[in-house]
Amino acid sequence: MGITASERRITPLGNRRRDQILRAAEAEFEKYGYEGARIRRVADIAGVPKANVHYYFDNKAALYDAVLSNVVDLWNTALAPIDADADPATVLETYIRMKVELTRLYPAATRIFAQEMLGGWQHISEHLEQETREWTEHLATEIENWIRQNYILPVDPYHLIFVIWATTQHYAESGTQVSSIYRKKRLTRRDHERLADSLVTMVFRICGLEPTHPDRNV
Amino acid sequence: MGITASERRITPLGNRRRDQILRAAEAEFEKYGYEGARIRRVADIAGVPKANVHYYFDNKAALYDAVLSNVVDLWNTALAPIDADADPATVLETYIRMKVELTRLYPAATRIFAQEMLGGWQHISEHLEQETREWTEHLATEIENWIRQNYILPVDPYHLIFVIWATTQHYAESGTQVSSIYRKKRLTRRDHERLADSLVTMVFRICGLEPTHPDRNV
DNA sequence: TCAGTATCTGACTATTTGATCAGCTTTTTG
DNA sequence: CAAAAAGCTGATCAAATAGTCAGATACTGA
Repeated sequence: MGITASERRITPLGNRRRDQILRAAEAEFEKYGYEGARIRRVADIAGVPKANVHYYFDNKAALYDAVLSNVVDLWNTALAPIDADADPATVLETYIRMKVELTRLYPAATRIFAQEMLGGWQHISEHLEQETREWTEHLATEIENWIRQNYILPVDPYHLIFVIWATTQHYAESGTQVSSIYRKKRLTRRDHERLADSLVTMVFRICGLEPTHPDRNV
Repeated sequence: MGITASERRITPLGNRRRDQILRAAEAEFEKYGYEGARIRRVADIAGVPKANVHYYFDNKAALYDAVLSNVVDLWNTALAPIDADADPATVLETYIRMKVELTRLYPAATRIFAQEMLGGWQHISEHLEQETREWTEHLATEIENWIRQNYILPVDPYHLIFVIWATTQHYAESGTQVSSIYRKKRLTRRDHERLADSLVTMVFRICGLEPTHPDRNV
């Protein structure tokens, strides 16, 4: 022996198969969660023998880590570059629309992330949880400053963030539930636009901000 | 054979043990979800042999059904009796405070319910899902009437309900996450009061309603 | 071309899990 | 108080699962 499976990502040829398995694993973990996920099914979805999965990933935990790492990267690149010096309305609207867009483009990733959060970060590594917390604290500080400067009405920053987070998350998580209420098979791009509009309007009202587009409906 | 385990609930003596096992199962399902739950652990927590669990519940699914049924009963009795003819402010405030109180008193039940919703109602029986949907539709209709009568600002009823639901749920679900942000071990009764206050204020602002207690802060 | 290396796989193992069942003990009943 | 019913349990089973491994196959560079 000597080389571990987790190091095999660096080889050029192995990357295709590795990604193939990783995508299959993402679908599997989304559908069944960590405990419910089956290596066998991951292999079947990817169209490879089961042993091939273990060739690239030492064990189930390593496979899950790899998937989660992808998700967190996605989050970081999408939500990080919001300009801190912009006005509250712009920052909040950008944040909300970005978040909704992420749930639309990567529902699987979002749901895995949500499942992990729901489970109390039982399987995530320490530094990934740390990263998540840092985003939240950063935005909360920003909101507190706005309140101090009377830019927005007083509101508990964490509760406001939770409104945004929980509501968008709720959509991503409970696709079935939502569509069963709306009597639809799938949420369309339009549904997500409406969700984003609606959320922006609600958050603006909470903060006492004027709508940037006065003609927008809820 | 002849008698199935699910019918054994009617006997007087068996009820104590059955409840004992049921409570253990609730804790187990809360912690690990359906797939991750282990009959063995349920038996251990309840302090009974594993075979005793199967004496009262035919299989894992039946045990889960029994737990979920309890939860839904809880929801029904707590949220159903809200007076339909009251004014918007009263109805909304009562609904929110009731919901928050439920997550405080029965965090395990709430989390199981949330997990099931998150999983797209994969294990819940048809009629329980139906019941859940009916609550939502009822409240949504009410909200639409208020908007038509200009009692509240226009807002998508389902999005408003989701704000309430998702935010309270979010607290119940991610106890670990919340406390890691607040740097606390557990959420106190006071935290939940603050959450309820905050939510009521936010929802009122969204709806353009005046606070019932003007001195309340967020 | 060919040796060396990376990639891949079928067959196998050890362990765990949900579930069964025969028989024991306790409670109820006529 | 005895027979019947309900309650209980240790032993055991069949199925499933994560993970291993020896060896086959494909690729690469000298």
